[in-house]
Amino acid sequence: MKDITSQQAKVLNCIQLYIKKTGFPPTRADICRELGFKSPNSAETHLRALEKKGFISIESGTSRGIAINNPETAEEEDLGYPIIGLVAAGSPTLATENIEKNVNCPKGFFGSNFDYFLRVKGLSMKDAGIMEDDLIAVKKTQDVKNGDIVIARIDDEVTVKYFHRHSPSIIHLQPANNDFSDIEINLEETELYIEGKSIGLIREN
Amino acid sequence: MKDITSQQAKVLNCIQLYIKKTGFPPTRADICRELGFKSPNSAETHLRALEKKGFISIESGTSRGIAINNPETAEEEDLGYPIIGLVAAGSPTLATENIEKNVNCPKGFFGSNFDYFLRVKGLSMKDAGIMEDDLIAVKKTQDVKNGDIVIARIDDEVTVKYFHRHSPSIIHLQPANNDFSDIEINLEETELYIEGKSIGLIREN
DNA sequence: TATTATACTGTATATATATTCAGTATAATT
DNA sequence: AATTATACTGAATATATATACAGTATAATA
Repeated sequence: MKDITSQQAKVLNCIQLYIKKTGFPPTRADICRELGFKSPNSAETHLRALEKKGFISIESGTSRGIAINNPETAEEEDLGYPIIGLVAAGSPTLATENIEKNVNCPKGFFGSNFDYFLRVKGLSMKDAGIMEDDLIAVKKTQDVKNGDIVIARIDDEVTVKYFHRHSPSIIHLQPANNDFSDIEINLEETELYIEGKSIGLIREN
Repeated sequence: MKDITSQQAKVLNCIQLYIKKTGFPPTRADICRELGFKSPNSAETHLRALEKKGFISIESGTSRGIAINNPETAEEEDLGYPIIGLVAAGSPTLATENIEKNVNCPKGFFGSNFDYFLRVKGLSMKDAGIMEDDLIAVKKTQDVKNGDIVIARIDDEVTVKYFHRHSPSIIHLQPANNDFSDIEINLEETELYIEGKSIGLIREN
C-alpha cells in the first residue's frame, strides 16, 4: 500500500461518505459534483491511482463498481481475539499455546490495546478476583511495574502472578491466595520471561 | 413494516449477499442471474414490493441505487449496552439508575443474552471473584435458581448476592466474603424484587 | 364477482455511466 | 533532459441499466 496524496485521500473519503450516506458507491460524475471537478476524467484518473495503490477495487464495465479495500478492519474485526489456554493449577505448569477459539471483541474494548485472551487455570490469583476459567486480556509487553498482574514464563512454565522487583536481580512473583506462596526468582540463576500483563478480564457464567 | 413473502425475502437476502461480496448493490439483471429469473421485470417488481414494505430504498433513475433499510441493527448494535451504577458498599444501598456510559459489546457476547452492565461497588462478593468497579452483565429475569448470583432489590436498595431459597417464604441473600453476613428475607414481611441475574463479568484495569 | 397482490416472461428504449481520446500544466524522478 | 506521476478540462461514445409496456397465471381480499 503506497502513499496516498492529499487529493486522492479526498476522493477516497468522498467515496466512503457517499456510501455511508446513500448505501451505494458514487459514479465519476457524482465524485465531480461532490469535489467540484468539471470533468469526469478527473475522478477517473484519481480512481485509477487509488486502485493502483490498493485502496479500492474497480469492477470494469460496471456502474458504481467501486469497492473499498479494507484489509485491516476486515481481518482484525471479524477474526477477533484468540483465546489461549493456560494449563496452570496454582503452581505454574507447561503452557499449551493452542488457540481455543476466537472471541469477537471490539478493538480497544479495554481502554488500552491488547493481544489475546488467556484462559486461567487454578486459583492462585483468587483474592485478586481472578477465578478458574476466567479470560485475561493480555497485552504483550515487557514494560511492567511493581504490582502489575503479569503473565510470566519460567522455562516452559507459564503463570499469572503479581510482579514485584525487590532488587535488580531478585523478582518476586506473588500469588493472591494464602494457600500459595511467593516464587522468588534470582535472574542470575533462573531465566524469567515476561509474556505480558493483564489489562482486563472477562468471565462467562 | 409489513410482512415479507418468501420470494421477496430471497431477493432481499440476495441483495445483502451481493453487497457483502462486491461492495455495491446489484442491478436488476444481477438479481435475475443470481435467482434464476429470466426477465429483469421480475426483479423490478420484487424491488418495488420491498420498497413499498419499507425493507429497501430505491433511488429513481440511478444505477444500482438500492439501499437496505436497517433501523434495528443501526440502533442496537451501535448503541451497545448501558452501564448502570450500583452504589452499594457491602451492605445494599440505594440504586442510582443512571447510565454511566454505553459499551460497544457484540450481542450474545456472553453465551446467553443480557440487558445491561452493572458497576459493582463494595467487596461483598469478593470470594466469587467480583471486585469493586467490575462490570456485571445482567440478564433481566425472575427465573433464578439456588446458587445463582442475583441482583436483588429490597425496597429501594439494590445488592448483588448469591440466591438461596430455604423455604417457600424464606430467602437467603448470601455474600461471598466472611466480613459480611447473610441477609435473611421473609417474603411475608419484606418485599423482595429480583432484578435479574449475573451471566458474565468484565473488568478493566 | 371485481379487484388487488404476487410472481413471473419477453421486448423495447431513453438515459445513466464507464471509459477512451485529445489537450494543458506542474512537480518529482531517473 | 527525458520520463513519470499528479491534477486537471472538455468532448465523444459504446454500453450498462432502469424502467415502461404488453402479456400470462394464481391466490387472496373486498
